[in-house]
Amino acid sequence: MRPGQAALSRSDLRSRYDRPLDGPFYDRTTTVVARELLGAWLVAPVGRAFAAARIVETEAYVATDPASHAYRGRTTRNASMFGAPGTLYVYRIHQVHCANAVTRPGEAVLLRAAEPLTEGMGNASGPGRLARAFDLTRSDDGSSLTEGRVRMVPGDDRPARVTRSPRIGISKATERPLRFSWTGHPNVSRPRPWARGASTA
DNA sequence: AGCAAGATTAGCT
DNA sequence: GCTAATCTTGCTC
Repeated sequence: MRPGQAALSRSDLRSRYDRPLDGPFYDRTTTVVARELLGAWLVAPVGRAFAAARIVETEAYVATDPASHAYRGRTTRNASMFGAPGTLYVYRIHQVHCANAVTRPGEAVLLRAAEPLTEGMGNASGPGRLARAFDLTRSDDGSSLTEGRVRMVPGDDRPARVTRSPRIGISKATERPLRFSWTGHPNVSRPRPWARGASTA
């Protein structure tokens, strides 16, 4: 589904919503999941319709990663990062929320940007904007991406190229190339990494 | 109980 | 580019 194609029907979206990516999809190496999520769709019911957006940018947060919220073990805030694969971890930072897909215990993939596929959805380029577009708050923390309100479903296409670059907005482990972007996609958040200094593989 | 820090963003120079 | 907004969590006293 690219801009310019026919609009997604409600029945099509419902069908996809009923066939989300399953637990085993998330029970893999976190960097693999981060890359594989590019092109997947986030879908949620909105009134009688559905909202959907295509994931175009992610970041991996792994074990022994000083930048990870789980680095110092389990706390009240990060408890859902230790939940089952496919658990949604939502936290608040400053005035906004950010959403992650939990992979293996203590590891997760931050959903950084998505391309809106349905009418009326707000800008989703940036983790705070993405979470806001789906009205994700702390009340969604710990829910499941396979059976909760907001679900991740297989997409229709994959990026031709993926750009791997350092993560954004962190102060520790800033050199690790754990940010994954759909190369050239206009909805990837700034700074756009493919211009320079990143490997496109 | 108090305080520093933060996986962001909007808005202004 | 740079700063402020704004508030929750986790750690220390």
